[in-house]
Amino acid sequence: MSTTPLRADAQRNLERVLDAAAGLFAERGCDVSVDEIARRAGVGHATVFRRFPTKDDLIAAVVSKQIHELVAHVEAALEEPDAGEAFRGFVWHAGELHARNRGLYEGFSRCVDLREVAEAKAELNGLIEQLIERAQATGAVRPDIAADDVSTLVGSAIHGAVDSPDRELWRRYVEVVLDGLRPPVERLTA
Amino acid sequence: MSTTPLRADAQRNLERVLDAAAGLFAERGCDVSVDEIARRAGVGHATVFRRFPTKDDLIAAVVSKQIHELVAHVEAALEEPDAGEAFRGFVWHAGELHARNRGLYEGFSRCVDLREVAEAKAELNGLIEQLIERAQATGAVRPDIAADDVSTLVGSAIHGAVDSPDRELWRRYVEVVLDGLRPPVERLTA
DNA sequence: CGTTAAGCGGACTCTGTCGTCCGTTTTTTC
DNA sequence: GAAAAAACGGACGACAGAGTCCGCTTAACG
Repeated sequence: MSTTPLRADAQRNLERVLDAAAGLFAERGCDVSVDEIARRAGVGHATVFRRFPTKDDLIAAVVSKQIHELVAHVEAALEEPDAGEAFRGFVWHAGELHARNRGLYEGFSRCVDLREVAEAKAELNGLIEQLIERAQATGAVRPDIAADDVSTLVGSAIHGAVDSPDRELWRRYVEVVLDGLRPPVERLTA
Repeated sequence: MSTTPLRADAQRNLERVLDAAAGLFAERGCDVSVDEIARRAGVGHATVFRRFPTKDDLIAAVVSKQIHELVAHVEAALEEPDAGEAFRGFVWHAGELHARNRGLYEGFSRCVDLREVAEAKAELNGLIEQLIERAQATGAVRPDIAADDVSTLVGSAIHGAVDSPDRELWRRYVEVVLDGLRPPVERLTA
């Protein structure tokens, strides 16, 4: 676990690789080749493999970092007094993230069982669970769903919109999902 | 367009290939190799390529066939008197299809612009559009969505559930989407 | 500075998959 | 049942991407 600190150039290259990978994954998904990532980072691809023994390890590093940024956001949402608004605000934020980053959904589902991602996921899920339970307690969210369901539904709905020429389509989809997540109501029209 | 009829053995092999492909795509998605399809069909893989110059052509054939089966179902739904029920019944049917066939969503989005699939899609969409407009007229479905949106939302929601150990998870997701597709209502709780 | 160890990257291997070629087999037809 | 045409499938080619090796370079430290 305790690694000797990296040499200065190695540290710099590591950051470049991480940046290049994050950028390319966001733009084009996880199927970009390691060669291309290395090229954008300005290093040889062997340098990438020196830090990340496997391409999946690189994906996991990028994804788990992004999940951790989300964690901070849920923590903030948990402070908001209105539980329903907090929940929906978070969903919109997560949606925005997915919409600007097609690699997130892809990379996440590809690497869920790598330790790094699994841990980040567990941490995030615990917090989302709180957010949801709070919203469910006030009747703002239907009682039969859990954190996983929300992540998956939002992620995949947006993933479906990602190839559309309409850059804002995903927002309509998030609206639909969000409405669907409210408790079902009695209606006059069947 | 007018091809001379196939020799008896060729016709038989063609059907075997189509069956094997449909089966494997349904079970494991479109990434199964042509070799494996050929093996299951009991032919050499050159035989596959003789009928389908490209793997995508094979996928398109399988997918467009399945879309055509759906078309029949929408036509039936258009007969049903209750527009809302007809719409929801169709969505459940399509959901069932996607849930039992992971290749459908994948193959469809992969080959949308191959003539065969594009045509089938256009035909299906026209009918779904009618189904939706009818349902929208009675207030059973929100007015701001179209046929494409429904297909995509249902397809991707289920796609998100497909890797879960819970075989029935997709039903909960379809419920959520279906609820979200109803017209938004005024609520007491924000 | 000079030594040393960490780091570098081009060239290489390996694997898997799509797609083609061509000598052989099977169907059809007369 | 023999000749012609159609179909077959194993062997082959091509390519792309992941991951390794090793001789050269460069940062770190006394």
